[in-house]
Amino acid sequence: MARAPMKPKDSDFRHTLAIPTAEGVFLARFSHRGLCELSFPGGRPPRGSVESTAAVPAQVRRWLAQTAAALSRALQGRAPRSLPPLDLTAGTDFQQEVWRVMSEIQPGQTRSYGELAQALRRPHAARAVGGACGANPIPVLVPCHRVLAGNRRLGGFSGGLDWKRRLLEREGVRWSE
DNA sequence: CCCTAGCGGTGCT
DNA sequence: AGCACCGCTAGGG
Repeated sequence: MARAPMKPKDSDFRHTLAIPTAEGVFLARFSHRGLCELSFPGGRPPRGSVESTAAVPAQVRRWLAQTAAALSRALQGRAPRSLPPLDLTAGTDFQQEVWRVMSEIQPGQTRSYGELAQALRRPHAARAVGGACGANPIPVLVPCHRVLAGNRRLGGFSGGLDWKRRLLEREGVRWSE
């Protein structure tokens, strides 16, 4: 499936900012549409150098504050009160569909890769769903950690399985080792 | 537990 | 167009 082609506009921009949390420093990247990437502390950082909040448009500062608040809640295993606008347009059509249905999984709930595939009317695409989960640019807030293997085992996690365990534990989710 | 076959999207040639 | 990856699954030792 082809990448969604997008012609750059004059209003396009990208800003990368740091979000200190109790778990370490996350990096958030914003486009003119909203939050487009989030990286774990010590994880692979988004492209672009980290800027200071002062150097950034007011709109982006507001999104940053929303992101920080949402992240703080999510790291406690609670649902964010609100989210910044999410810019998921970098994904393929299929990936965006996966991320959308994944976003509906509430804290404490899980789905299997196969169940998501069924929800997308592609009952045999479980493996492809796994691929889309791995490509999720906004982990934690787009809760790919709530997707487990069909046998109730953890499955994978691109940010490292330790994070997946931590996030699930905070939400009271149990899995089989 | 292991192994196998079948599966679908993606990215690279 | 072809091909080799994969955060998968169901079925069978």
